[in-house]
Amino acid sequence: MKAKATLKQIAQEFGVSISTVSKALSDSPEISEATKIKIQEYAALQNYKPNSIAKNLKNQRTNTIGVIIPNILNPFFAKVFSGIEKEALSKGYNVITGISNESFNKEQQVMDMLNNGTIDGFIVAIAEETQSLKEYKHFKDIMNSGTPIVMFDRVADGINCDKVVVDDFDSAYDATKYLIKLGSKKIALLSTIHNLSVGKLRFQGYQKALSDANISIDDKLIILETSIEDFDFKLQHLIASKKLDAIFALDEHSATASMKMALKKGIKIPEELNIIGFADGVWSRRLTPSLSTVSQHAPEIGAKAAELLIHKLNSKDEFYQPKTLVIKTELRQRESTRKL
Amino acid sequence: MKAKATLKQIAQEFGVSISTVSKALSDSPEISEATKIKIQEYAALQNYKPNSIAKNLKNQRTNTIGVIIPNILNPFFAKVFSGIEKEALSKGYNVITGISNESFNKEQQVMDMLNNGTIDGFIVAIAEETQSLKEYKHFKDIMNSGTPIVMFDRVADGINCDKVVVDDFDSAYDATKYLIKLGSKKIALLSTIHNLSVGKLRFQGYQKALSDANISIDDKLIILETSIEDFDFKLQHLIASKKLDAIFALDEHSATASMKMALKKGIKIPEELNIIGFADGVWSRRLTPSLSTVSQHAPEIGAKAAELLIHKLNSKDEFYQPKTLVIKTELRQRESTRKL
DNA sequence: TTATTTTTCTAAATCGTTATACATTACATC
DNA sequence: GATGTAATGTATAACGATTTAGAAAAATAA
Repeated sequence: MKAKATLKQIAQEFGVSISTVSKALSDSPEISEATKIKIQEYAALQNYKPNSIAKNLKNQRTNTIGVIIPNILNPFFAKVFSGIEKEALSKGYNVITGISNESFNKEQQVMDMLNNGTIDGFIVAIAEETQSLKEYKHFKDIMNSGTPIVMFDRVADGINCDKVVVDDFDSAYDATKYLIKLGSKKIALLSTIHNLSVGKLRFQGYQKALSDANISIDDKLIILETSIEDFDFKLQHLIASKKLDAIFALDEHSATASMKMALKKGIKIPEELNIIGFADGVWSRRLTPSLSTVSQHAPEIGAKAAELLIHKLNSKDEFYQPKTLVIKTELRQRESTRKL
Repeated sequence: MKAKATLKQIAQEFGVSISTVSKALSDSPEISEATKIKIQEYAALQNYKPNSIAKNLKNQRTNTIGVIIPNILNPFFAKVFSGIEKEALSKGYNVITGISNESFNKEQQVMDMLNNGTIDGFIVAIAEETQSLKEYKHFKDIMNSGTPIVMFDRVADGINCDKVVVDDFDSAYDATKYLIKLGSKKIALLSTIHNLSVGKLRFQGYQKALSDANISIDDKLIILETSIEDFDFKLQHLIASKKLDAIFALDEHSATASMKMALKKGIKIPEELNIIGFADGVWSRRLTPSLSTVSQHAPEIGAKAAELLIHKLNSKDEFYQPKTLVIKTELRQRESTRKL
């Protein structure tokens, strides 16, 4: 392993100054063709690559985005992430990843650790704990320090930054209305994410759709339970009661768990029970029957978030007004709902 | 937004030199208590954080790991990644992510882009295309440039670096033997990953288990097909033939697709057909019947890979001999196989 | 020939930090 | 008072690149 090629090393090789080498390599007209060619050839031979750390220090920017995600095992976040990564790469940005694990402390710690010149800006989905505590000071501090933030999916109303969200209210409204159209009257609402902003919005959409259809809201058909054990326990009773003809599930666990329990009870899906859930498309298709879902266009969310951030990083606009982009969802009709 | 605090700015504030500030903040005994306290207090007040880019340049290391993953939507890789991230963070390292998307060019491009001082070392699972082409020169070049690499799961035999793998051969052997013990005689082998090193090893394990049990290998029971369409087509015929009593699936698609088709044909699982697959645990449990799987301890793979890399980065040992760690798998018996 | 312009290159500052070597002052000791 | 030694601080170089200002040499014009 030989020493890495640097401007200094190349300069010594040819007995010229560092600036000459720098200019030769950037093909500056200040340097003669002859000199440029010999330096460029030598650099190529030595596989010279400008040290980006040095460049970053000089430029006071790193072309790196910090992405803070609550949980990479959640396919939604994984997809958003891949959207971010793709968009970032195409614009010449790297992506540094921090996983908050839904913890307020870790979110704060990771962001703080990165906010020291390492990254130019953040893309964040807020941790569950942070949203429960409504502790947003660290976001404000970071923005005050001059580092822009773009939030997606789980956002904080009080923070004035770019945001990319799904129309959670509308899509829940539409999904519920769809179930009503199918003839369902007793539509259960299952959620293990009622502590999250998105969970609350979806719940409101469900309520509105029912009241618009003059269906009274039956608390016995609603399970809002963050603890998985408690949720499963209540779900078991609800399914056993057989007093429902449709399920609207706000997250993957409630969608899949309810389907599994219903199948075990011998309930026919979709003949006796329609199910729609917020869930990953790939895996929903693998279920039998395949699960009808609200598709969230996760990669697009990621791409848009990256676009907003990079745009902000490149604009010198002092009076930039943060935007909130809303990405439309789509209802993916599969086997767990009857055909209209 | 005020200017960020730097040593220079603080030095000016107190009319002292930059080195005094630097030493005061690192609590050097060369500086008087009085000076240290006032500087430290001011720094804390201003929320001073040493610019890590500058530090990196000085130290010639970044405490950052580059992780190159073929596809973050694959839950296995997502889990390995979370294992890496956790271990890295606990050792004070950041993680920069590159997604190769199974493409040779993108793998090369991303790694090259990062190998310029941005990262201290790589953790890589080789892209499918790279493994098909057996093009490993970029790995060698990077290692020659002094950047260590740790490979996991999909590794290159010809490259002399640290590796973390699963005992693919043994686990396939054991899973097949388990099916034989259950009384299965006509065990189908399904794979869409025969172009990968792991796919080949698993296939060999299957062959060995059959021949050890004196069961002749029936080519009609074997589908090795990388194209999903072709695979599904062949699978349809195989399932329809009903000439099988067990399925060993080497990847998620073949496991879930075969289960779904069998259920549609009204085949009883596990009574008439035992299924074992390499697949994600969370989703396998959500299927009905839940899928028996070979569990690969993905987070541990990630943690070990990070550990190896960080150890190598911290050791000055010129004659370090690369290791290959083998992480044991576990057979997770669920509802898609009969009880022994 | 002398002045002027053009070509070609170099010096030096800068980004923010760390570390080595040196300088200044105060204090104790003889 | 001279000398030595802590105590306390500063100056400077270095990391690797970019960039501005300027210098030296060569070519051209008057």
